[in-house]
Order: sequence, then structure tokens, then C-alpha cells
Amino acid sequence: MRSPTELAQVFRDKQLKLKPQRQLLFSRLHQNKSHPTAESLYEIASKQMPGISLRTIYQTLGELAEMGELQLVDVGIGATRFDPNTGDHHHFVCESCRAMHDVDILTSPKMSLRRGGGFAVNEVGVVFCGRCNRCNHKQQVRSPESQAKDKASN
Amino acid sequence: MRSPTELAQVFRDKQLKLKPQRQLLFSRLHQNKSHPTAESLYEIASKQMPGISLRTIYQTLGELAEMGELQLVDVGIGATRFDPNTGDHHHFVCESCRAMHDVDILTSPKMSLRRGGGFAVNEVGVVFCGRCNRCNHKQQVRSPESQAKDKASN
DNA sequence: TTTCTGATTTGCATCTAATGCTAATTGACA
DNA sequence: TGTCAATTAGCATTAGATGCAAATCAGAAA
Ligand SMILES: [Mn+2]
Ligand SMILES: [Mn+2]
Ligand SMILES: [Zn+2]
Ligand SMILES: [Zn+2]
Repeated sequence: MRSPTELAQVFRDKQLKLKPQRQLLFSRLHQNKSHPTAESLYEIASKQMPGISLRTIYQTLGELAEMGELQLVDVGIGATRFDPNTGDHHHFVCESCRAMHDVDILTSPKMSLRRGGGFAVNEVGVVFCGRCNRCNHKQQVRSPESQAKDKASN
Repeated sequence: MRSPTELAQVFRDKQLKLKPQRQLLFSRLHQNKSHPTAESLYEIASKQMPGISLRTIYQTLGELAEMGELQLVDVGIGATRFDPNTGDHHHFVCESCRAMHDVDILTSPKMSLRRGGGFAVNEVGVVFCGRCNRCNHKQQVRSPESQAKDKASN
């Protein structure tokens, strides 16, 4: 995803308004490696802009995704994650704390794309599911509630 | 997944009752390659047993999954799919009609398992997303409503 | 065969994640 | 400064799924 300033330019060029809500999200997303959900961004954004609407978060994230600035990652467990890293990579997700980490691509794009038994393949997603080091050490499985609070970042 | 008769035995051994609802689902699931959702199984089962509850479908599918007789496949688009094929394989899903097809494993298990940047990986899921041949031919994108009706099978 | 009892089913409430809708607000430009 | 389309925010609604408790029933025991 481009830098907040570059994005601002893009938005201006498209006659889109530069509301503070957007600018805030641009900055919270830029170089964010935490793979946040809409809700987690909402919590973070609310600290700096109390009263911001969750609806706006969804709205803006949707726009950015449509513009190709964000990648949507849905691993089938919990909510959709938003990833400003639009490069070709995959993900590991901890089934205990739900933290998500990048996994640099292992499968050669050649092998993965354009093969699927004779179908037109647009996208290949690889998800590694397991336990992160941190969760592996503490024995306890943490409650889904406490998990949500992990991904503060940026 | 085992055959209906084998499953019946397993259930008896565990002092679980052999209700007709279960037997019906056993038979609708056995060797079913359509990767049905709970709802689609509900529709199918309702034809033979009007009045069967969707809650029971979810219940029974959950039990079978917990017993390792079914594989849950969640591709992040639409509902969870249930797969009686518990072998090591992956999936192609058509983003137009949502049909799901098996993709025989391409990644060597060695390469995929036990690698993810230093995490304990339990499972690797590969999802190919695109358009199936049928949808590729007809231009039109079909409505999500009409799509649901494809997966009649067994 | 009848009785008894815990397993099962079912309907309904509830939940999470997300989207639809619309009135109120506001940035940008004339 | 006024205008107006873009944007926001609040609320309703949806899809998919699970929690809960009363009613039902398979099958062991008598
Ligand atoms: Mn990533
Ligand atoms: Mn399969
Ligand atoms: Zn973890
Ligand atoms: Zn298709």
C-alpha cells in the first residue's frame, strides 16, 4: 500500500475527499504488519478519533481494497484481515491467539497459478495453521476474548 | 468417511443412538464429492425427511467432523463446506457458481508441513480460486441465489 | 412387552461479521 | 460565502452458525 501522502494525492486526483477519518486510517495501515481486522482497526482508530464509526472503517477498507491498495485475507477463522502488503506471499495463522504472520512464498508462482485441474485459476491462497511460538510456550489456550486484544500495532 | 453401515457400528459402540436423521445424513454424505454446505444438505435431506431440523444437520456434521469422519473446508467465501474425503488434498472453488472441486495435492507434504517461519504448523490449506469451465463458457455471472441450487448430488 | 432414562432432536434466541439504507454532515471548488 | 456531491454515522438487516431448554425417542433393563 502506498504512503499516506501518496494515497492523499490519488484520492484528490479522483475527486475523492480527504476526510480526517480516511487520513487516520491511511496512517494506521501504512506498513502495518499486524494483519488487522476491521474491528481491531476500529479500536485503534477510536483512541485518536473517538466517535469514528465502525461503518466508516469497513467503508474505507473496502475502497482501498477495491483500489488494489489492500489485500483481503480470509482464513476462514474469525474476521477478514486487511493486509497493506499486496505482494505475493502467504500466511501463517495461530489457531490459539489468531496472530497472523507473513510466510514468504514457497510455491513457485508457475506451479501454483494456472493449474487446478483444467480451471481458470485467478488466485492461490496458502494458509498455514498452527501455534505461534508464544502460544506454544504458554500451555494455556487463551480465550477468544483475550485474543482479540493482541493485535494492537502501528 | 466410512460407509453408512460402518458408521452405524461406530455409533453403536459409543452408545450413541441410531436416529433416522443420522442415518439419512450418513447416506447423503457417503462418497459425496460435491462439498456440500450445511444448508445444501438440509435442502436435500428435507426432501426425504420433511421437517428435519437444520439444527440437527449442523449438530451431526459437527459430530462427524469431531470424530474425524469429515473434513471442514472454509475458503472464506460463503459457508463452510463438508468433505467426506479426509485424505490429503486441496480445493478449487469457482468464484462464480461456488462449485468446489478436489485438486490433488501438488505441494509435497514435506515442503508444506513443518515450515512456516519457525511456527508449529498443524495444517496447510491451499485454495485455488477462479472460474470453472462451465462458468467460463457462459459469459454471465450467475446470481448467488441460483448458484445455491447447483450442488444437488447423492 | 413395558418402563425408564439419558441421548437426540427441534425451535427459538443469540451471536459475529458484514452490508444496505438514509439523514445529516462536510470538503472542495465556484 | 454558498453550493452540492461525496462522505459519515447510525440503525436495520443479513448470513452463517451456535447456545439453550423443552419435548421426543432408542434401546437397555425389568
Ligand atoms: Mn501478509
Ligand atoms: Mn475435497
Ligand atoms: Zn499464538
Ligand atoms: Zn462455476
